[in-house]
Amino acid sequence: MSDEEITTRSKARVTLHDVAREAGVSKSTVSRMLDERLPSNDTPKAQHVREVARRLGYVRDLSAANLRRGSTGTIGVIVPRLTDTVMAMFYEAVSAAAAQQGRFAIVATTDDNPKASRAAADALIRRGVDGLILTTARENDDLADELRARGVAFVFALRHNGKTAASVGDDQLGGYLATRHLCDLGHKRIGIIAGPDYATSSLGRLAGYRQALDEAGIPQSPELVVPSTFSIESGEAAARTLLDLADPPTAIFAINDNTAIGSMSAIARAGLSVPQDISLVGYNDIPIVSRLPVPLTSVRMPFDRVAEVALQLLFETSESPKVKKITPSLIPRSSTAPLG
Amino acid sequence: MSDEEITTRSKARVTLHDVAREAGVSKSTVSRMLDERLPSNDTPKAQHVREVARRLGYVRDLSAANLRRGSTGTIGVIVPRLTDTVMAMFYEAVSAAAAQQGRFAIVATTDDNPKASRAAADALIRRGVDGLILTTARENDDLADELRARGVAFVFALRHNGKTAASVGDDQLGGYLATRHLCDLGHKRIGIIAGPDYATSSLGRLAGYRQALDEAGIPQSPELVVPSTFSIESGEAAARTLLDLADPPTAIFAINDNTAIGSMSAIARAGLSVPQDISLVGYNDIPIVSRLPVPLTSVRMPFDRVAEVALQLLFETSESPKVKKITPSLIPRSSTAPLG
DNA sequence: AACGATTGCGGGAACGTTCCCAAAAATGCA
DNA sequence: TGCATTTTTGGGAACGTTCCCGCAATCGTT
Repeated sequence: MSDEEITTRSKARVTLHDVAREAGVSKSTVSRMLDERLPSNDTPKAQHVREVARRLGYVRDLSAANLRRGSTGTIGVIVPRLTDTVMAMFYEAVSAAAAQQGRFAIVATTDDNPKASRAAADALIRRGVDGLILTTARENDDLADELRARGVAFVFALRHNGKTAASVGDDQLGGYLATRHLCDLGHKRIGIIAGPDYATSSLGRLAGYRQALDEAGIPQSPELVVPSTFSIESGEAAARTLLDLADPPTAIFAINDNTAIGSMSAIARAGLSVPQDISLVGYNDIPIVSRLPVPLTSVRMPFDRVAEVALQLLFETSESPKVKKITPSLIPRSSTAPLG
Repeated sequence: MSDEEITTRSKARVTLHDVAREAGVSKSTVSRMLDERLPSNDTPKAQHVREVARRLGYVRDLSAANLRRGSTGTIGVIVPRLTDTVMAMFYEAVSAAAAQQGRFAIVATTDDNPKASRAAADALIRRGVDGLILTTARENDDLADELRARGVAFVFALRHNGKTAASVGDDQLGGYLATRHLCDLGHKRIGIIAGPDYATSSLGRLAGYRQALDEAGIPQSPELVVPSTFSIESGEAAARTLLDLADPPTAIFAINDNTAIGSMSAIARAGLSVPQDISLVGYNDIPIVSRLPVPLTSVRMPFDRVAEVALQLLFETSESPKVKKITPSLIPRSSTAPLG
């Protein structure tokens, strides 16, 4: 009776030792049979041990295993915020890619604050991550140097700083595709809502925009390039600036979907409509934009690939720091129409 | 020279032992001086030890500490998906609340699949979480029982199953506030886009809707209640159903912001406009809805509070499982107008 | 059948921390 | 000052795992 009590109620861990005793082998053997890193072993004995472990409800104590192995199988991801759907998509992609490798991804946010970036990195390092994926690269930030000095493995993603390994989208190509699409529709005055200049993603897309205009023989007008902070509000403000020009654009390329959504507000408030009066292209193709009253033409980033490549770069031995660019594609929808 | 090499380059961990040797005390003492759980100790010796630890760049090995302490200071959160901004907001809130307590939150997603729920719980338990926060409660799901049987601490949040401790919004009140607002504006035919019936949040909001109608003396019409799956698409379909009625509603209460956004599409496609033809209320007040061309009236959930309470419930010793309800508030914007 | 090579297994020492316990030092009180 | 009491300290045993190493058993070859 009290034995039963103990057996059922006691939350005492089932350890390797218990399994070993029950299976009539040594704990070393059990450890080996249960080691997922070793080539799979299907001898009768191994099956028996696994069966006993299952029956007893054994789960490896990760703290103990990590302590001994010297690695945690955890990778840390740092993003500005998860309420930015782009970042949520990216983190989910990293999480899935990590799971594929038997690793686990954990995340910390910085709210775009470089100081919080350090705090986030610290928190993740204290958790013993095997590597860090950073989406918060800034032009003049020495976080990368600090991490290198501390001997922490890391890689940039989505944005980069030009110096260290990174997995990014091909922003120039994306910017080119978006702008080229507008050119092909006959637009000649094409505005761009650029991003903050600390983000390489923004600069790349701007370069793609310029490239497409050059190729189409359209002269560049500085007043058609308006900066933003990636946010909906700043997109709305930027669009308003464009619409208020003496010679306003007939098409706008917004640096991301948020600023495109902001632009939609500004356009609606100006009494204009998309795409009749203004064609609009976004970037990232977050789920919501295909469901808006006017579905948005957007450039899709394959975040799965970006995540995979980031992970690959992170654990690759090669010393040469590379920037790998993933190819985006344009998804045309109803927000763009021929100039009429 | 080679010494210097070793000092600078060697990635060898700085351990308690190193700090102890350098500070001229025993490792036990260092351990104690650095134990954040003990009442803070500001004796000169303690300060000296901490200074030495800082100088040497000591960081506690969490695996070792957790192994010995028998707890990881980690809490697991299970959400359907992070690309749902509501869930992202909630997770960020949990993460912040946990940080306040010196804990760390990790997350796993289920894509609303009960089987994936188990997998997610398993993954988090294997990571050694001290407790679990579940946002995926379903009416007839025995995950809760399994967890209890395994002796895992857990609590529901945002949704509940009526049986176990939960931190939720007061959905009935929220539904009441939304509907009451529409009644106050003179609307008599008020449609509701309900949620899936496995989600208590949806049922509560529906009850609030009914309560408000009763109070206003408006008879209930079954055809004005249309279900959805919380998604934008399903919201759009549900709104279309409502608009196609012989006697369509003049106002719609959408169970969440996503379905409200879907409704906006449907309304626009029907050649109608918000709020002139149809008033629309959403739920959760995700950031985007205040920035739409027509800013959406929505019910705001204080996720910070929900997260705090969930954490509190999780580690509270009291045996009586409670459901704590957090009070929401209505944020009126431009998507609702007097019937005219 | 004998021998070296390979494979499988168990004992036991790590991994870096916390925490128990006994001993030492500091404090209070007469 | 001397003794009892409290506080602080250091030694060492855990925590549960992995992995090195030596030994036995099996295999393949001549």
